[in-house]
Amino acid sequence: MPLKLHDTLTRSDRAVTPLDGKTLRFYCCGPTVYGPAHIGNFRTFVAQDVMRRVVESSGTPTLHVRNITDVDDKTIRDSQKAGQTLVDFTRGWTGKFHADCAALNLLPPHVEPSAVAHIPHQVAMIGKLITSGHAYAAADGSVYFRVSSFKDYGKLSHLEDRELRLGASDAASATDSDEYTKDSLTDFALWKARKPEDGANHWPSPWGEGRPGWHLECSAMILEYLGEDFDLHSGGVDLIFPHHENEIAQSCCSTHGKFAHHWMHVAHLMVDGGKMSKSLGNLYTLEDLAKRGYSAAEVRYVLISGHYRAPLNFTMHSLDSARQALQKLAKADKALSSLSPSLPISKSPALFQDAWETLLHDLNVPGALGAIFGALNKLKPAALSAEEAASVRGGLHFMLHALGIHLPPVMEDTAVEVPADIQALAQQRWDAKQAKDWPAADALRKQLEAAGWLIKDTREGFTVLPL
RNA sequence: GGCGAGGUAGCAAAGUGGUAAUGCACUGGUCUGCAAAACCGGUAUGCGCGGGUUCAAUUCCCGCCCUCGCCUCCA
Repeated sequence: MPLKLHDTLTRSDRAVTPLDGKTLRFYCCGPTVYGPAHIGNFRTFVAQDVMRRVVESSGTPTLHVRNITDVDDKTIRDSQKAGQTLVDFTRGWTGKFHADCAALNLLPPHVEPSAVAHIPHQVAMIGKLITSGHAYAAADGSVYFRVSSFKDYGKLSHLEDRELRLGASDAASATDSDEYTKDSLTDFALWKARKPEDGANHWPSPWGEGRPGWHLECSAMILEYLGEDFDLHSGGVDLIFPHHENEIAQSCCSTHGKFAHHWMHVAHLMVDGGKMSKSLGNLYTLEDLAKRGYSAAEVRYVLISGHYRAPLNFTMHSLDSARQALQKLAKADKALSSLSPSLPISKSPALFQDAWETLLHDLNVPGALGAIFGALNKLKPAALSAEEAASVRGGLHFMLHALGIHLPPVMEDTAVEVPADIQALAQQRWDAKQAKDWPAADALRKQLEAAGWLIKDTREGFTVLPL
């Protein structure tokens, strides 16, 4: 059974099957590397990662392309502030991005093209668009796409001409001199003529020195790595308009293809019930959360715990909740592994068939997680044979792999260093217990708890754990 | 104003034309000297508000309220 996924263009759930019958080829709009990505950015990348994992788990290989946007207003501006060349500056942030992706257990894309490395491809596409009458060079050397030349413009975002113009007329009141060089307010830049503030960041073109517009890189790199037609295109909801609308216009007018055959858009992450913003100080990065003691695995769990098409509210409590949920899964896995130590590679969800089918229905991750816990709750590990335990565990790991969940060690198994004084108090309490001096034992237990340590008695003796 | 998404227990979040998964938190019990862990159980007479359709609606229809996003370069 193939994955059924909501398609933004048709507003319907459609089966995701490869055009070529073999490999699912898809493109994701990647990060602009001018600073660390925040967890809102990562919600989108994590959702795309789950999509890829589910497709691969269902037996279809993928070709995953995700770009790095390393030339735009912000990268140019901030590289200059940092006193670095654009390439050095973006290389640093790209490295940080990769490290964060690895921490979040994101599968690396098969191809990760950089915009700066594909400027000739973009120039070539502009040339085609000018030749076919879909684009024109303005007096200052900028090149614009003529929106009126593409009848399907607005189809993806479902925006009418009227709305497009209304929006554009508002923008025109801004003091951007570029606006006056365009034939129509709705036209957008393919090539931006060199400006003094660009510094050394300009490239040659038949229309003069300058740099490519933002939308064009994706179209050019998609053509290079996926061709005129490909299976699926994905990004955050905010990219529907204008970014994806413009990509469609550029690509469809410069090739004979239909561009993306399926559109997946991920809803935004909210924090404490509101939108994220720098001014509110709630724009968290993985590093911010690590400082508060939360792992990337816990962040990932929170990010997948809501359906990708619904806004998700992120709170610190949700991270605590994720920690406990992961522990619950880890403990269940541990119980199964004691019955069946070797982990068989499973290509089927076994006991978790319901969870798997839920996942195939528009990537319902929260529903699938619920089904996994439900199945585990019904399970009586003690009554299982080794074969049964192996099958259940294989199924569990099939699901965990599809969700990209990496189980943490069970907390009580984690070796912690116990300070000598704490250890001594614990020993005293043990001695009191052996002497059946309950008041003394209880007093010592309380003393240790006040110091942040918990005594856990076992058959053989006792262990001390941090609270 | 237009378009889109969403409003379900203390928090988070699924789902369905027939009477509310799941995780966290809380809580009762078993166990334990007491705890912890584990296991068994409880916690929304109700799914934004008001109408309507229906034998039956949280689920369909209409109206309204609220939140979030987009309306030219924000995942």
